[in-house]
Amino acid sequence: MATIKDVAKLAGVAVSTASYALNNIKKVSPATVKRVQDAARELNYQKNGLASDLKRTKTNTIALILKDLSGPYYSELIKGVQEVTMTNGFDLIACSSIGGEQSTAVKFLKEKRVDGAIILAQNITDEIIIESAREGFPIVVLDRNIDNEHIIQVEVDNMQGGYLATEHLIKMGHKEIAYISGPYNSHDNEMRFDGFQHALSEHDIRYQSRWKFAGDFTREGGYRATKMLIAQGNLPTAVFFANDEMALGGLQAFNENKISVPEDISIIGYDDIQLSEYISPSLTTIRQPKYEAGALAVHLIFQQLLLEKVERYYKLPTELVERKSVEKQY
Amino acid sequence: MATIKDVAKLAGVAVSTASYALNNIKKVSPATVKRVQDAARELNYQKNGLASDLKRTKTNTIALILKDLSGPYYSELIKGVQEVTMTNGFDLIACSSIGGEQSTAVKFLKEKRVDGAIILAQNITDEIIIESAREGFPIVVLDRNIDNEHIIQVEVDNMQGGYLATEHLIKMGHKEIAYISGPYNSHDNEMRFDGFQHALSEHDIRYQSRWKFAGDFTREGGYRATKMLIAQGNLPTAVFFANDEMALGGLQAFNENKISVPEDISIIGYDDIQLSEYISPSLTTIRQPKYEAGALAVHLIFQQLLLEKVERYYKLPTELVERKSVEKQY
DNA sequence: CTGTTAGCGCCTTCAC
DNA sequence: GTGAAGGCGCTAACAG
Repeated sequence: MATIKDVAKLAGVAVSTASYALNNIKKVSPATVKRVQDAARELNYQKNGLASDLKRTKTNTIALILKDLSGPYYSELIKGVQEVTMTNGFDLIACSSIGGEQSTAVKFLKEKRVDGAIILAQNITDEIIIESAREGFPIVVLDRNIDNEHIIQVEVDNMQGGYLATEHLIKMGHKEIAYISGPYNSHDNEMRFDGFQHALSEHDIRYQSRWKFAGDFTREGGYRATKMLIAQGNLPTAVFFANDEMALGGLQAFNENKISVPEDISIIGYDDIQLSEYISPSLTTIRQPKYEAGALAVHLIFQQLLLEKVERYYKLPTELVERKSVEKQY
Repeated sequence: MATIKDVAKLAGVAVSTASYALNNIKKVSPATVKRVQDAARELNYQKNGLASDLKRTKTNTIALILKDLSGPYYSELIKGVQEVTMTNGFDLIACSSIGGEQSTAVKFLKEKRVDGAIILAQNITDEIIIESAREGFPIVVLDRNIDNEHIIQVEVDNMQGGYLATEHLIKMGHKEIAYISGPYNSHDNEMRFDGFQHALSEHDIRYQSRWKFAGDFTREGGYRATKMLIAQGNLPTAVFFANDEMALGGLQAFNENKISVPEDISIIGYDDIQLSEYISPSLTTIRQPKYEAGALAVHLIFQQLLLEKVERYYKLPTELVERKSVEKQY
């Protein structure tokens, strides 16, 4: 492969001149520029990005770290990240944190292979993140709590979301509301549940622990939890599923037991996944500002790269999406 | 940030010794290794990956190029790529080709930032791919035709898949079969349709062009095409949807018109998307070996990296997945 | 076993 | 404008 040296030689100029010409630095005569460009084209020259980055100690790329590249990621969030990154003329690469210490993600974090990183992966330890955070290497973590001077947190206000969902049910006349939870180690789930309880108590409705069922954020889990709820005999008038996937499973369980939604029971989900709109009845749910979160995250990375001072903590509000799965209760 | 020089100095050894120690090259005494490691830890040393890669002219990472990181990608395929890459101790990064010549994907392809690439993106031109392909830089393209000495093609045998689907319908007694197509510029669609026609003619069934309807691989498109099919009056006994998404739309259209699947009409899809199993009736469809395609692609990259000779073209067979949406016709 | 030395390919002063 | 020289941080001969 041709290097810049070859180009310079062929063009009959010094390496530096070739470099200037190739990087359009207005220091070399148009005629020379052309000679250099022609030589480059002729040799099929491509600069070595690594060498260039090494010299400049700047990569112009930021990393988006996900647990699993093949996972059902929040595509809206990724879109936000992607668009803002591109708008700023930076490159974006996604890498996975599967494999822990050995993972690509950790490698990129530690070895200065990127100029900044956005982390949306629960399987990467706080320790590694903190270790990688250093002056001049901005890191934004999404939906996660790490208290460190160099790390910025962006999260969706899940407590407010849980509150919003529950309040909606209450306003629609429901007083007997079950909660199908996510896994117990999920911070998100906990916050949503807090919001749920909060809304109940503010409206003087006593929380009944027998109406909390353990799910795991999967369709299957929602199905099982709902089956248990049904088996238990005493049905509430509404169910708050901690995410849409589980609501889908729940819907199936209700269908199988000839319990109509929303006539017999109202249900509300959380996430506003794409499918929510298409199922029957369409699912009332809570929309998380995922696009905005992603866009904000990158924006913050750039601000820091420009050495601007930024807040270290951001909380984004959710929004109720009313569809057909909740009905007024008299 | 501390460099290897600092570590060497603190440990009281030469830079090279420090390098050997840090890379466990059995050339330096255990005692020295320990001294070096301690020094590294104390200084919080992290090697500069770029410098190391530059020197070795090897990055140990391969790129997976997708059109859009936020897109609904074939997660099985990505999983195949991911797992095999990891097993071989390489890193994997995903990058997008949005932005054409300016995209991250093109940059990584051209600037030797990775050791090999797998391309699953239709919006990147053949020209760019061919230009980037060079001795020692393996590229595998998925579901795409490029004839070039340095480029390897892996594709699913869509013709065989179309044949398989159609043959199944025929074996179940269907003779009047409609085809809801993908977009006309889709190579995949064309192949599936060829397989469809091929199966018909092999069983002496005349292809009727009035039973071909234009869809576009989306749910909405499948819905519209099916509505047209219904409106046309004369219903076939079975419909072959060129993909599952369209079949979903079609199912909805049939439901709305009180046409029961599979009692009144049988339908078969293509892709075996996750949802196919969950809808009612569950969808009989054609499974594409996506995981295998991804795994094979990486495998081929490694083979080439080891300078082994490999075939330049691979075609993977599909498989029929029988569920409930096709019924025997007497 | 350890240290010296010479680059990897590029960019950037700094003289001319 | 142009060119020579130095170095980014690291690795890999090659001597000792």
